[in-house]
Amino acid sequence: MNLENTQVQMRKGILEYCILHIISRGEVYASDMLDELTAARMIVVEGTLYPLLTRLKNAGLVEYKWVESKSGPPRKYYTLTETGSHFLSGLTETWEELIHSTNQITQKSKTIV
Amino acid sequence: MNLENTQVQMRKGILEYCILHIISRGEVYASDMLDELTAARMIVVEGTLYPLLTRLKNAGLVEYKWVESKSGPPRKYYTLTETGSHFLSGLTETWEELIHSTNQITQKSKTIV
DNA sequence: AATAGTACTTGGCCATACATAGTACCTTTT
DNA sequence: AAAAGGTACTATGTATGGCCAAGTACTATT
Repeated sequence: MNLENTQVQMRKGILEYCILHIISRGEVYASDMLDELTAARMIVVEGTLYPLLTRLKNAGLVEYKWVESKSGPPRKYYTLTETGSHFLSGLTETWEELIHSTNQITQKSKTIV
Repeated sequence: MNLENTQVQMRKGILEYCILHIISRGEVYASDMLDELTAARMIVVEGTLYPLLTRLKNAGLVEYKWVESKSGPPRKYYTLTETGSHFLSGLTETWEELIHSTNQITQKSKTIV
């Protein structure tokens, strides 16, 4: 049980939330997402992102279309489906509740200690 | 892939952070923790909490002493170790960074949409 | 002695993040 | 045209943690 490991655990689920958010803003492909996540200092690697996108696709939350590229193989450009949009709303609520609950616990600490 | 499942995933790691916080405020046993988590609307069940406490103990982050009860079997009262205290500091930093990263991504959405 | 309640334990299941290796396609170089 | 390098996506196996469910052990009540 080390810090690094716990950091990974903390990211679980949240990553899915962030990806859906990024896709909700318009058509993007995997490298775009990686760039944006990296810019926000959320470290993610290919081996995590691609399987996640496949899961989202299979669950009907996102869909993609192939678009040819000028500098390499074609790319999958993702968009949110209707279902995905609703799912994202639910996730947003969950996330905010989780933040609130955590704050309630951790800030209670500060007032007493 | 349903909401409930993702909620579970989001809780991962965060729960550990909350538990350490609660223990950092003074001696408590499992039921105390459950009460406090429930009060903060963070739903946790025994089968999650007890194994987590065992992991924390094995990792040397917490320690406990047996205290007899007037209404049932003896209880394990937990306290944070020196190591646990440092670990909690690290986790706090990680948590705040994670919040910050997530905000950066989700709030960017709001300004554009 | 039997019952009910409290506290803790254990084994198995599932989903996700990650590491790693691999496939496929395109462009550039020679 | 063949080779080399880069980009984009795929597939497999591992580890971890939350949860369910059943079980153990102790105490107090009836």
